[in-house]
Amino acid sequence: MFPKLDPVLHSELRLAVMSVLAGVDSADFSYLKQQTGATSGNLSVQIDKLTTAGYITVEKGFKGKMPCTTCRITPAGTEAFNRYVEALKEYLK
Amino acid sequence: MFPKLDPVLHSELRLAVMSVLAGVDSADFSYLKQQTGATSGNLSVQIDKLTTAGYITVEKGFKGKMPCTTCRITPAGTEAFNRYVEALKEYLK
DNA sequence: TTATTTGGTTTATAAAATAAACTTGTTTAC
DNA sequence: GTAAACAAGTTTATTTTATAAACCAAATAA
Repeated sequence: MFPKLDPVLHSELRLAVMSVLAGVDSADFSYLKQQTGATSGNLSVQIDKLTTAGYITVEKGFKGKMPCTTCRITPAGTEAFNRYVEALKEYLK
Repeated sequence: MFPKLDPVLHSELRLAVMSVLAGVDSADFSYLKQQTGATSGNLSVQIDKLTTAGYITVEKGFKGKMPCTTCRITPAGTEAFNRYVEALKEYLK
């Protein structure tokens, strides 16, 4: 039987965000936007969902005088991402 | 940059259906339902979408006296499935 | 100083997934 | 023979999602 896919991760943009965050220590909003090609609004919403799920943390600060939102993947996020990858493999083989 | 994921395939149930069909010559409705654990209604709708996309064909006949809907993956479906797998890899690595 | 840009958030709309209800015909139990 | 239960789906309605559009505040550039 096919395993259930985590609905928080089974989303193109959220998955892309997690993919970026899995490979770096942290990434700010602008960097994520550039890497994913998403619009600001969409990215903002999806970051909220990942935060609510406990998969990332968001830290709001300033870079110089400009606001800067920094995102990091959490251990729970890493684990969920790995589980998602394993689950997907069942569908792709 | 992350490649766009085919929205027809980026759906848990449709992907499961395609995954089953990729491994067999044909599968009827009941078999797909059993393999995927989906409800009839959901399966019916998703089969329609895969058909509309040209990824599968549907043949309606009878097994004995009972109606029987047989599904098969098309070459376009196989190709789309393979492309989807390749695209996903960019997200998972 | 008045545009323009940066860095976002909020709200509205469109599309999807899913579930619930229904249909058509078949078998089973009385 | 007929009423009840079942099989194989379809249709319709509801809930979620994803996405886009509109907006806002502060900073920088003209």
